[in-house]
Amino acid sequence: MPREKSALLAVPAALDAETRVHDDHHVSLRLWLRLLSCTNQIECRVRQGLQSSFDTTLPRFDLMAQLERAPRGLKMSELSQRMMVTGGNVTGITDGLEKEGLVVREVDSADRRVYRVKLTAEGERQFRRMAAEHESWVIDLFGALSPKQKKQLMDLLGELKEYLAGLNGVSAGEKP
Amino acid sequence: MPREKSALLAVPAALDAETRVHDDHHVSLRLWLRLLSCTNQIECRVRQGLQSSFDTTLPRFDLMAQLERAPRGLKMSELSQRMMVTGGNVTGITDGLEKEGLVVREVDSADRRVYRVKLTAEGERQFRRMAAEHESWVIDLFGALSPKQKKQLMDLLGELKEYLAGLNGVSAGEKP
DNA sequence: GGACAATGCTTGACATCTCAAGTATCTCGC
DNA sequence: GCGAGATACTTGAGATGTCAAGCATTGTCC
Repeated sequence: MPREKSALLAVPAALDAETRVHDDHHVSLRLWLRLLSCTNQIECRVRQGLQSSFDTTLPRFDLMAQLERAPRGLKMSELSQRMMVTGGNVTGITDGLEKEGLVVREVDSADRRVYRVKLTAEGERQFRRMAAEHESWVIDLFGALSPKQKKQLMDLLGELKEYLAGLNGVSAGEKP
Repeated sequence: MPREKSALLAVPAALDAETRVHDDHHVSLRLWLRLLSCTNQIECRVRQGLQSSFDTTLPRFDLMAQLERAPRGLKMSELSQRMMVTGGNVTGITDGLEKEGLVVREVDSADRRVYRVKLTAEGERQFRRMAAEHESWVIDLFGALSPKQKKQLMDLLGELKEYLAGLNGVSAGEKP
């Protein structure tokens, strides 16, 4: 029945009605909540669209999207990186798509550990249909914002994204 | 190995290098991508923090957060609504928390179909510790943005959110 | 008061997801 | 060449998530 995912309502108690705390505290938390809410709403709609119009799922679509733009195929590990999920996950999704004939695993003659995953002709055909619809959904979903607002949002998120990426190197300290 | 979730890289083929298409097409798609990326990055960090610091998960934390602000307890269905997930899901998460003694199901004397879920004393204690940490993480993660920028982002997302909520009534046509 | 729909929750089947452990294969140094 | 370590993928356990079907209880209408 619910239409979207977790809201992470973690506004930390104690400040129900009469907020004595510095309001700046709340700001970040509420911003996070709103960000999450928007993303989930949109993701949920895209998911539903893919389900009802094409009887497929978002990770399947995502995997095919990666392959579409890599005519020479991708290794499982490359798919894993680009989809930002673990390798084991890619194995499962690829299994499913292969069973449906939308994708093939070809062994790499140069390195027999590697599978080169490619879209089949059928897979490509199906993806193209899905991609067109998908794009129109997304355009509609962002119809609330003017081009100028879109640019603003893009810039703000860009700054946030870059900052988050920066945190990676500092706290995680990637070893050579 | 990957640190964040799906990127939904669905920029629809055909426009690899020389984009002939109206650029406004791309804008919404890229905006969506960036929104998703930011949300996933943050969500992923919060998740990792909860895991490593408290050996718990985000949906468990979310459920406890809902209960924290409802001293009289919540029905399963209310939890389902507020967490924006299905009822079956709430059953599972509640089972886990109950097994750990952080939460109890009490039967409602007025309506024997209903469970009233409450935090135990231990649950409340644990949640308070987690909430404090959680808030500081979120504040840090949004440290990239000035108060002014936060407000801008808040407003833009607000507009988007409201628009998305509006789409609900139109396309889904809720029956009386 | 008795059928019958609506409500609240649980269950089971399935798709994602993560992580850690396992199996192949490759590469490098000796 | 041969063995140690790195790399590529799969597997299995466990948590989340959806959906549809099932059970118990409630409420309503005649």
